Order: sequence, then C-alpha cells, then structure tokens
Amino acid sequence: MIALVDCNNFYASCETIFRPELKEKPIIVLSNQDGAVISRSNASKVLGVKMGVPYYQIKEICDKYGVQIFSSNYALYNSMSKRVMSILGNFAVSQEIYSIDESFLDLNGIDNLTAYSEKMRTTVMQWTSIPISVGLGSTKVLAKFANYLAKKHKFLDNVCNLEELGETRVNKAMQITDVAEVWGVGWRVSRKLKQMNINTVYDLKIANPSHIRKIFNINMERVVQELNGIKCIDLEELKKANRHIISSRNFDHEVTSRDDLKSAFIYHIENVCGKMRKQNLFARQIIFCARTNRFKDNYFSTSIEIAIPSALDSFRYISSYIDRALDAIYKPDIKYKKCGVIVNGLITGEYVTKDLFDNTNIKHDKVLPAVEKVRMRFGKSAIKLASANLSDAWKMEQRFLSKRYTTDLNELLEVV
DNA sequence: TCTGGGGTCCTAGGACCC
DNA sequence: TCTGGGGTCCTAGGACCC
Repeated sequence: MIALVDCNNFYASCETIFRPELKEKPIIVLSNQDGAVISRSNASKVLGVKMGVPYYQIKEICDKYGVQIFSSNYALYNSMSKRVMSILGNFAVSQEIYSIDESFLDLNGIDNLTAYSEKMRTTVMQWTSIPISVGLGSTKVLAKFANYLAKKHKFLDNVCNLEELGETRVNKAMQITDVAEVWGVGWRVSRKLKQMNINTVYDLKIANPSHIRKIFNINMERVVQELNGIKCIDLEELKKANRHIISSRNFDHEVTSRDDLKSAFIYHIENVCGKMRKQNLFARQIIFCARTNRFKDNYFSTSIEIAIPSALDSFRYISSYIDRALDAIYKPDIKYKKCGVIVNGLITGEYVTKDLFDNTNIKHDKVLPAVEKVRMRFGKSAIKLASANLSDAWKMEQRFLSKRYTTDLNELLEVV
C-alpha cells in the first residue's frame, strides 16, 4: 500500500505553532510581495477567502473579521517541513518527499494501516504541532484520491484507507467526485474530458486507456491505469538532480531604469549560483528574462539565452554576461514588472570540462568558499558584489513577516 | 495602486544525417 | 520534373504540480 501524507493548510499551520493563540482563528499567508493568498486556515476558508486571490480584493473582509495576515516565511516552512518529513520517514519502508508539505510512503508489509496512520497523525502532531491527512491506496493516484476524501469528509477524520472502504463505496465516491480532482488532471484537460462526457473520477476510471493516450498523452493513460489499481508511477525515493534552476520575482512597482534591472539580475544570479553550489551543479546555459505586468494591455515579455563555453558556477563570472543580456533585452520605454534568471544544461562537478586558456578560476576557487563562509556567519547580505548595490528598487515587500523561530538564534521565541 | 515562485514532463515539428 | 525510409537531436509550447 502507498500512503500520501499531506500537511493541512501547511503554511498557515506553521504560523500558528509559535502563536498558539491563533489556533482556530482565521489566518492567511500571502505570496511574495504580499500579493496573493497562498495558504488559509480553516476559519479563513469558512469566511470565503479563496486560494490565489489578490490580497487587495479581500482586504475588506480581512479587516472586518480580524483575519491575521502573514507574509510567506520560507525559512520557517522549510525547517518545519524537514521535521515532519523525517518523522514520516521513520514510519515507512521507503519515502518520496514530493513537495514541501507532501510525502508518499511505501507501507508494504505493515498491518492494520488505518490504526498505523492514526499513530502517524498523533506523533506528528505531538512532535511538531502540524496536522496531517493520510490517504491510503494501492497506487499513487489512488493514494492521492484517498487523501482528497480524507480531508473532504469529516467523518473520516483525516485518514482514508480505500482498501478498508471497499470497492463499492470507493466507486460510489468516485461517481460523485469531479474528474478535475484527479491528480494530473488540470482545468484544460478536465474541460476537454467533459466535452467527451467524462465528468467524474469514475468515468475516467472506466475510460479506454489507449483511447485516452491517443487524445492526450502517455501520462493520462497512466492516470487511468492507476485509477484501476495498476501501478505505473513509481515511488521515487532518491531526489533527482534539478534539470534547471530558476530565480525570478516581481518588482513591487514598475521598473524602467537599466540599473534597477541590472541589480535585480545580479540578485537572481547570486540566488541561482548559491543553489547550484549546494548541489555541486554547473550550468552550460543561462537565460535572462523580463516582462511587463501581465494583467495590463500591451503585455510584453522578452528573454535571451546565452551559452556558457565552459560550464561554470561562479556568480562573478556569470555576472559578466549581464551587460550583454541587458544590451539585448533592455528598452528604456518598457515598464518592467518581473524579471528572472534560469540556468540550464546542469551537470555535476566531475563532468565539467575546464577551458584550457581560462585561468580566472584559479584565484576564484578560493574566493567563493570564503564568501560563503562570511555569509554563513554574518548573513546573506553581509558581502556582495559592488555592482549589486546599484539599486534596491526591486526589494521585496513583506509587511507581515513572522520570526524565523527555528533557524535564527536572534529570533527565538521569548517566554516572559 | 495592489494579481507568487519554482519545478516536471510530453509532443510536434524542424534540422540534420545516411 | 519526379523525390524513400529510417533515424537522432533540439526547441518551443503546452500541460501539469505544489
């Protein structure tokens, strides 16, 4: 059996751990730039606050009902995620950490799975204060469906074991569930399925797999098979290396100056290089992109790809491409709203071919670890490229940021 | 005024090869 | 003027996920 374990309202739940007075209260967590709602406590859901709505549209409701607002605090969420995942890992034969708040567990050979899941719930709750839901099924798609039921139906109390429910009741549940709830079926595919008169999860389950493959693709065929209990999607215990790494962000206002854009690019390059170094990855291609506000007329987006002759990770070296990128991208009459950097063609250190005539790296090999050390000790902004100081026009808006209770000694919870 | 960020995978079609 | 068959590799675009 496979379990899909999912943290309930994860970011919102994290925010209440160190603010217990907020449990049961309406709270929401906002995206970067305090733009849109990305997590809600149950009490906020009751108030009708929808996922993904921009904050300014619900500000009135929030003020009226005293909804507590938080900016996203990934230092906190990541550290809580690690704790939850490591507890869950101890319960399983093997584990795939699927996202920051979800994990697939292989529970083969374990008896009495419903009781076992209850025990997982109480343990995670006791040790971290994070509530979880458990869905049990014979395939990943079924485990996901079970998890959906576990949350949807109160009487299940956050644990749903399809095997225990029995085929008749599972089919019945599938018959009353919209096909869009299936893992892998998004709104476009569900629209098309409905035109084919496939409206519920059950309709999709009994559809002809090869027909589905012809119309959609092989992944949709796998989904159909998995709904029927035929395993097609493996549990991936080992995390695959990144195919690409992105850093991108909206500006809090529209940007027109070349220097502002440049300093944002430098910020993103440092970000991306930091992530590459952590995984010992080197890039062979870098993409700079920038765009205007996508909610306005005359939406414009532009990008440039630059090949890196000998794969490198050094941000100082990659920085030399910025001016080239700006020459190609920057236009003074464009109001930029977002920009970012993507690195591609990632390879691990041992496969890097060094450029025979390039000796800039020799010194640099020593500089970078030193820079890292300074940053570890004194914080990320303690040392940076001189050119990164051109402007801070692109800085993040985080008006409602909570403390980094679990990752920063200066921000520990104080008990009075 | 204000609308997130970071990922994965698949397919069609073009360029190129013998 | 007519123009095969069988491949590979790359990229853009579209779909999905949390």
